[in-house]
Amino acid sequence: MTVVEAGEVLNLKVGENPLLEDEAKTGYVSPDDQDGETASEKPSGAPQLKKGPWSPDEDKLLKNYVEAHGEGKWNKVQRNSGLNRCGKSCRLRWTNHLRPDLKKGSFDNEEIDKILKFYLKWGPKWAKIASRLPGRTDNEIKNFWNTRIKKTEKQGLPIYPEHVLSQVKQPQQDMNCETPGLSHGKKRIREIEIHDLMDVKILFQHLDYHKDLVVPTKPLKRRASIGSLKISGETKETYCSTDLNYVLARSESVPTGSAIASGYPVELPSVQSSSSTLSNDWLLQCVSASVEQQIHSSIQSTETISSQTTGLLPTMSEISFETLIPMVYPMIHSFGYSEHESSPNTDIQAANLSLGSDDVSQYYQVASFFDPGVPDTELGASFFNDTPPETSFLNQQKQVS
DNA sequence: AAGATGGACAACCGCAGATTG
DNA sequence: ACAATCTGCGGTTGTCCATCT
Repeated sequence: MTVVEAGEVLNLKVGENPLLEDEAKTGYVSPDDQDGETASEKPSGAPQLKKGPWSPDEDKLLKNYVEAHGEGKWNKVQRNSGLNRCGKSCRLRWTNHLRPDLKKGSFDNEEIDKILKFYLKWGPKWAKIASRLPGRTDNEIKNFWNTRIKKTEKQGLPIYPEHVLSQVKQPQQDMNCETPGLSHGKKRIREIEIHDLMDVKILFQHLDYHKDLVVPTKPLKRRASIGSLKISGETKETYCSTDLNYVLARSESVPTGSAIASGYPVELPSVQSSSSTLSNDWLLQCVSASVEQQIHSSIQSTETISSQTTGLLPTMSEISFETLIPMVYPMIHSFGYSEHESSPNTDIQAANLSLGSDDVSQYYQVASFFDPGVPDTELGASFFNDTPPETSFLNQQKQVS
């Protein structure tokens, strides 16, 4: 990829730095300029990084840089763009102000209700709450909340209106909900909340082995982020399969997000990004088909693989999440780059699968084998609180189908 | 009119998890 | 395996501006 410096975009000459001029104008000097930065951000002898309000010129530089290079690698922004800001500051500015999908203006009633509802359930998980309010930032919501608290306290009003309280029930004990008791500090895990998926219908495939269903499987290290993808002009929610730590499988040795191919457990690649981060590295490692093509091919590939390699016809059915908790594995979205470590053999893939379709080959060239010897992670154990899930409905579901 | 107060918003900081070399 | 670095989160503080006294 060609690196284009933002300075070039603005056609600046060496030595001309509008930011320094701007700094002189604002006169802003942070009280802790002397010791506020890490060594990596402020090497000795390097010019001091600017703090305080951003100028339009700085915004322009940052915007140009992100448009050219994508989000992420924020520390490189400072090094390559001519911006005299630390990476953290750049990320914050982009996330909270420059992102194109930001929703400006005050919160409407629906948003306020959501904030109240989610705060009731999760507490001050601002990022998590923000992820449920498209176009809103955690900082925005946090500010709103703090202001509201002050205001209601002062006026002696209840924080939560009655209609919000009546809507919120006790958190369900589903396996994918983070509950306060399971929270371990500041783990940055974007988790799928099953209740948010209740209305989502997915095309679900399971491999019908005519055997007892066994859950759970070993949780993977990888976690999911929820996001949206444009499919045929329609925005749909998608998610990473590995966040759902259960999979319909015939053996405990088959990990989450896996299928059986050629008699071996195969970990399928899965989506790990949201629309806002489609430029992240992982996606760049994907095959170069469009997202839409990948999804359609992925649907085909799951059918092909299971029927050709197991000799059993897969069962495709449209089932709601409500029914599927927690055994779903949304293969419909399984594409991307498998990053699982401890893969003893990464060369098998498409060749052994003898797939005719180029599309399928594309996807499974990046699939890797799962090593069943990988021990359960601490994360996985704490995630489930060592409590086995409710599985009786699995049999019910089986009878239905 | 001037100072005080408070709300809204922006930005920074420390910490910790994730990633990279 | 380990250290260094990057990234994201939540708490806190700073700034601006409108309103009040």
